Amino acid sequence: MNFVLHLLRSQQKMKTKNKKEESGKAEDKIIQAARKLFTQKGYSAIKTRDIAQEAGVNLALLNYYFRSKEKLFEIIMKENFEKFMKVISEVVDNEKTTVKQKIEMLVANYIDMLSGNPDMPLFVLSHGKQDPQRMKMQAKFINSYFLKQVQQEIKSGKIAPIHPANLILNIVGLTIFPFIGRRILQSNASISQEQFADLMEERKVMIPKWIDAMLKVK
Amino acid sequence: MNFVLHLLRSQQKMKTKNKKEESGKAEDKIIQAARKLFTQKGYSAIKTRDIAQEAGVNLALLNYYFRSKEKLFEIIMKENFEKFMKVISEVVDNEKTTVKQKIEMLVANYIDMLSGNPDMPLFVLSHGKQDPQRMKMQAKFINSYFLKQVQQEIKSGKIAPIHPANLILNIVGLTIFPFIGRRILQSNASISQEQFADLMEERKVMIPKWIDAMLKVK
DNA sequence: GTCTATAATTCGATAGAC
DNA sequence: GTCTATCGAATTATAGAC
Repeated sequence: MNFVLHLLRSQQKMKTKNKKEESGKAEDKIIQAARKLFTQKGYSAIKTRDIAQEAGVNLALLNYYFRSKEKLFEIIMKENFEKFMKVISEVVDNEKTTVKQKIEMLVANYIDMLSGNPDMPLFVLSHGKQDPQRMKMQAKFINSYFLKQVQQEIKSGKIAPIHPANLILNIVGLTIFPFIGRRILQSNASISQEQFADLMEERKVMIPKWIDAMLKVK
Repeated sequence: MNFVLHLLRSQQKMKTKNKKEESGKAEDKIIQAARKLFTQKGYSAIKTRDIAQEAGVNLALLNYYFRSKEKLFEIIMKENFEKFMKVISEVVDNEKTTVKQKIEMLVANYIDMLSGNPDMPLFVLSHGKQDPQRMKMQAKFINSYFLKQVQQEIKSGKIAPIHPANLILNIVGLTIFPFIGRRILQSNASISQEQFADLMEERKVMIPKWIDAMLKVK
């Protein structure tokens, strides 16, 4: 009798597996749902039921795969922080590119990445608490070859003296602030989805030029 | 018998009242606590019990004075939005100041205001939903005398052509982004509380100069 | 692995004493 | 006006069937 039951279950499992492969496995669907919702609205505003529904799976599966809401959130938070840092680390320690080129790459890479993840900046900056993640992000800039190059250009008089923190705030602020203020900018029909995308493409070209002009100001 | 009870109650009321006057009335203490906590961590992350405890009053008093958590939150949200808009509206439609002066005032007024309310930007930008408040904020800029002046200076060739949205994003982004990224900037001991304040004072002077240089860039 | 049902806890809100 | 006590709904998490 048990053999029959087991057989039935195995068949069902196969069918289920085949069906799931069309739309991804449950574990993936949960991660995807969690990524979307947590990034959009943060930890507290999202309920585990929201995630289960968005994923199209049963509530119990969240705990089966991830033990708790908090563990699941930590995965998403880590993902987002790392995606955020990757842009910096890929650019900032390259010894073959100039200051100007690095700024161009930082701006372009961030705008490209954020165009596909527009809610990430608000998420990352809102959930900056006691995380060890951020120390890495900061260190990435502070000890970078980029800042050494900048110091050198200041000494040689090529650019005006500027506090490194102010330079970083300017580059990062000009680049990612539009995504932070995106909803306010759009929600009045004055700026549509497409217009926003066009603006960002324009800024991709202009921000490096603007920064260049700013760096001449004493 | 009822008279005695009433007398006792009145005396207790007097005592309570006197004591409360030292640290403000209950209603005020609740508002202050709600302002602090909601602005710091947003609506969902804060529980009514947190507010009651921070205010040093009983949980039931929140509903006695404000009917619900949501009503209380709306008061705080309105406060913050209006404080945010006030800076703009005080500057942007003045017909006696130049573009340059308006930018100087916007930057200085925002930095001064935010130095006392550093969590406000993240709060305002996070809770931008379906609120009618934002339409006002947007309209403030879009139909402003400031933008008319800018258009004129573009026509006269005094400044290079620029999309109004980009100009606004630049001014506002450079000014308030440091407060949004403040925790990440500070939490690594690399930038202390005082250093941050110094940086902001420096930016108060530099941002208008930077914008000025940017506006020459074609 | 996935589901149903439910336990355990938290949270917003209220009733009623004083 | 303020407090204690508690209700009812919402929410996270788990037990157990399949």
